[in-house]
Amino acid sequence: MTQDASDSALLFDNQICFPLYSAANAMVRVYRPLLKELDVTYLQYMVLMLLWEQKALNVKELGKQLRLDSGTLTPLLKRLELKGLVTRSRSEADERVRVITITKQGLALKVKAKDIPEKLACKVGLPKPRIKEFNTMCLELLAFLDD
Amino acid sequence: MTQDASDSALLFDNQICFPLYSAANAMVRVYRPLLKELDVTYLQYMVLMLLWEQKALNVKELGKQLRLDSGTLTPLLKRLELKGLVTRSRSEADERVRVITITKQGLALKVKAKDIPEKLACKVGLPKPRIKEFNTMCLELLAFLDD
DNA sequence: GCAATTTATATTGTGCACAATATAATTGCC
DNA sequence: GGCAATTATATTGTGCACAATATAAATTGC
Repeated sequence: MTQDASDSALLFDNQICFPLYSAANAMVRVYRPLLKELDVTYLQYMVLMLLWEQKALNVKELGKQLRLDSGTLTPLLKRLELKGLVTRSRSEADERVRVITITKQGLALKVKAKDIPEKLACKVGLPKPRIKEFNTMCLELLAFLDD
Repeated sequence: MTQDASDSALLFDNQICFPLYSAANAMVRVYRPLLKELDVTYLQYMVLMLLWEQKALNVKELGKQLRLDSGTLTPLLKRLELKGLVTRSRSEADERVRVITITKQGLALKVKAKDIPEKLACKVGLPKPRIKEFNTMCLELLAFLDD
């Protein structure tokens, strides 16, 4: 056997997670034009969604739900603050804790976002139960990957 | 119904693709320490894999297989060139075309990469057929997302 | 044969992701 | 109470992704 034909595990088409990587990129790409009307990015939209539900969260709580750290969140939250969508105050009980609160303007964006989930579902194409199955599978994989 | 409880489509936990996004991040995170020994990133590793199989490819061909554009690939390929793993020459038939060729050093990395697929499969945890199913699902989603 | 269009790549600028590290507040422990 | 360890966030630096745009070579139409 030749050296490069034998080791099928190193063939590009056999890479077990490249479709996952490509699909995630493609998904964000599809969101982009929909979110442009709100002038937010995909991740900013996810943060807003959490704040629409919970009004105030600190960086750690956000990071846990989004599986991201302060290196990603701090600059993102500053950008949301600059846009007037959130405020970044300190907890009085613990000065280390940064409390992120949705503003009136941030809440108002929810109305404009109303149609986005449906528009996206359209683009995704898969029937609802199959999407649910897909999400479950991603969460199952995540459980392994996060140890 | 209250305004924020009614529209379940805007609830964070109902977002149809956030687990996909998180899983893709987690996957790259798991690759990182494995690839550190080769001193390459995940995407650089994917490029090398294509070149291990095909030896020379132009930017467009790479972009098609990786679903990425020159804005991503040009700087990445320059970094691979700096590391001595590829060369970036011009096609003689068409001066616009940049031909990326694997170097001897780049080929040599394949030996060091031998164990990575198995190590990763370990981390992923899912049984092989389930991974295959997962890949198929991602490709199915990709087909929709890419129109 | 040459102007207009197309094609291939490069550049610029923005925003993630994340490792590594820094800073400052709080908690534990004696 | 005071000092070491812990915790929460911030900073720095690197490398994607991608939209928008630029550049230059090749092709097409006439």
